[in-house]
Amino acid sequence: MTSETPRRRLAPEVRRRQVLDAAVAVFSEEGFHGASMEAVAARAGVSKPLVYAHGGSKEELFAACLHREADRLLRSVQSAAGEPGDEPLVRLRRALRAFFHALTSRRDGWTVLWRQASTGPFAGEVDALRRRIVDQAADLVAGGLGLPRGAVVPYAHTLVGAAEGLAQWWLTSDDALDRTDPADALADMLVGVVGPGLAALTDTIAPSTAVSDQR
Amino acid sequence: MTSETPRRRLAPEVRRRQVLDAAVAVFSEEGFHGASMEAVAARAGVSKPLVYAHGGSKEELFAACLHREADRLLRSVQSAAGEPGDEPLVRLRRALRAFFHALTSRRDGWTVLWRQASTGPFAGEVDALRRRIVDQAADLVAGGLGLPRGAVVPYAHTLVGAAEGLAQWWLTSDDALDRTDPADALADMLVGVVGPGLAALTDTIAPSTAVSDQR
DNA sequence: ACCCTAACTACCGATGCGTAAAGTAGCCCG
DNA sequence: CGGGCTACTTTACGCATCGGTAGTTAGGGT
Repeated sequence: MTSETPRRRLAPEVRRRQVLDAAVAVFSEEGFHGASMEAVAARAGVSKPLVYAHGGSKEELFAACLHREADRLLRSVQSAAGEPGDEPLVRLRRALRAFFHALTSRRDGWTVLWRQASTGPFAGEVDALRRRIVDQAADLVAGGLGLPRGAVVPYAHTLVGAAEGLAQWWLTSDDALDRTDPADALADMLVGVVGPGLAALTDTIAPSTAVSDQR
Repeated sequence: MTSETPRRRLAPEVRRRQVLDAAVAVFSEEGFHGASMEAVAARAGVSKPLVYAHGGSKEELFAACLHREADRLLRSVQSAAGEPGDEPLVRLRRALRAFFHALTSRRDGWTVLWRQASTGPFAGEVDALRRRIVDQAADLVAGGLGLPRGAVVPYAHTLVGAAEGLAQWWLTSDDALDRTDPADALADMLVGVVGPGLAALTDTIAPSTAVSDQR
């Protein structure tokens, strides 16, 4: 606490980034209600009014954190999935790998998104984000198996939930994976568990539904 | 609002139950911070001091809700799983069926448990509950496949996450299942997805681990 | 040296937990 | 049927926390 930073003037853009980073950190630790604007200010090494100047109200600030992290996550997963022409299970594995990689490299962003935001005034926004991810998964599965999109939606939810569960284990347990790339290992585990079941899905539900029924 | 309940005297035990029911309802709708003690009192048709008399402080009240719902859920899943001697996949399917049934029949209890409590001062307690459920799943999987318990823990997390994801879809989407028993259908779907993968697990990780290494 | 504006200190008002005090009425018992 | 024990209500308030802002200070480019 000897660092009596003597009040530096910074460009608005830089300050805004600082404040947002601090907000993500604090929100991820304390939650939306638990975090105080003063805590955010302290974490950013800055005074409270400055947080208001750059982040707006508390809700606006939280929403900004949410959107930034959500965009990051979605973009990386989406770009990793690659072109629709590729092998389905390969695409799925790549997407999962990107997902786990994003989580591990940005832990607190993940926490803000899925744990803290699920309650309160942002449940709707988080559900929307989750829906976008589930939609990606549904596209992947439907495209890979040649099944109607509507029929695979519950399975997409299952898949995303499974990824969340595995991620939770990975982020909270202190067990180590004996692989050089943890995200790789996690993606392999998940594909190993759900891969066969998904592949067998064609026989399970295809007979009862028209394949051409694209929603 | 014409129901001017004319002030009934009740046994403490009954009142306590009333207050707890109201608390679960309000907490599930508004979250821990969003709910006010006065709202709980109003929902129970009772005055605020009485809520304090029977429920203690807000945190104690919430914790009581948490524990009651958690115990209910765990007990029903545990008893449904049945004896270790039975067929592994059958046990798993029974447990999942009980899980989904508990969710559907006690929606707000579920909401309190998993959505509202995951943040704030109760994250630890919810993690403990989740761990107990994961432990049950791990026992089921390890026992069924004859694998060391330590090796299946991540897969148990995956399984529980998958169940959560499917449950979320079932509780939020308005799609209907064309089965007489939704819990049955959900359990079937989940077993269909993860069953083959779990069964194949023996070949995947058994060679690299001693089977007798029970933790 | 000047002035714009980033940044700070200090404060207000609202909200909500928790409780105290005083009165009212249900229900058991004689 | 009547009296009293006590569960319950009403009302009011203390107190802490925290979101948000008004007025002041000082950094640094020109």
